[in-house]
Amino acid sequence: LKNVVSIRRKRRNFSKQATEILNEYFYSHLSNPYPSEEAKEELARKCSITVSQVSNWFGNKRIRYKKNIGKAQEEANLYAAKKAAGSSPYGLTPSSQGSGNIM
Amino acid sequence: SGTTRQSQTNSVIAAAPVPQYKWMQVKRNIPKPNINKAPEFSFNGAPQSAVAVSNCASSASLAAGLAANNTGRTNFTTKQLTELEKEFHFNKYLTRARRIEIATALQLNETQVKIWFQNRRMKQKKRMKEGLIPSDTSTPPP
DNA sequence: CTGCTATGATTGATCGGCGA
DNA sequence: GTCGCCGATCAATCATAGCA
Repeated sequence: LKNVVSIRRKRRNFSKQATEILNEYFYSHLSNPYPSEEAKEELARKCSITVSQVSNWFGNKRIRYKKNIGKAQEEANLYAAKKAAGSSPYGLTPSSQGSGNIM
Repeated sequence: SGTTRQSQTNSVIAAAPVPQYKWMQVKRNIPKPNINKAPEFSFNGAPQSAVAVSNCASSASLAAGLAANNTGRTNFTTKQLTELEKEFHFNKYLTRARRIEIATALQLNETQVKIWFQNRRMKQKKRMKEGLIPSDTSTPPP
């Protein structure tokens, strides 16, 4: 209700493939979904969006995942299956990964 | 539940293929104490200064009382934001003295003013990174 | 066209780390 | 020890996009 109806900001949802790339990263790093600055830059390039948008996406994703674990898990399984199905070539840097930390 | 009794729920949810990692249990501390209210309103006396240290359980009880606002997040008025913005253009950083003046004038805590300036600086830096637009008002991001 | 949910962005405030 | 700042993140909310 602030400076609303102005000539600006027509938010656009990200493309289907961009969301796909982001989700693949998120679920393949579910133990620590905090991409490093470098990883964010690479994701931004691949998705054709800005680094800030990548940060926003992960911020929203993490919070919303927590808010609805049940539903989110389904999506997690979906991506887990997808990953197992084939591709493994993920050149993105995870920032830090020790092992399957359960906590 | 109440207190962040986040016990080490070692959760090896064996059955579920999706375990609970620690980032999923991160809980920020008390949203915020906060005391004064909006200008020109002083309906409740609520002497309960208490501050209800360390979190407020379900808050249901408090929620009813203070309800609407106090969610831990302060809603700055347009006037306050305007003044803060004006000051920001004058100085990106505040001295202790100036901070007190502003806080008093705007009915805010020193901390709130301090935090506002920090966030404002980060915001400008962010805008600079991308938009490349040092200007301010009326130049959000196209 | 209406109602509702999904989603990107904004922002007051917190967390951990630094340096003075 | 304390205090302000930075960078990242959280958490709640805003406003719109998109779909039944």
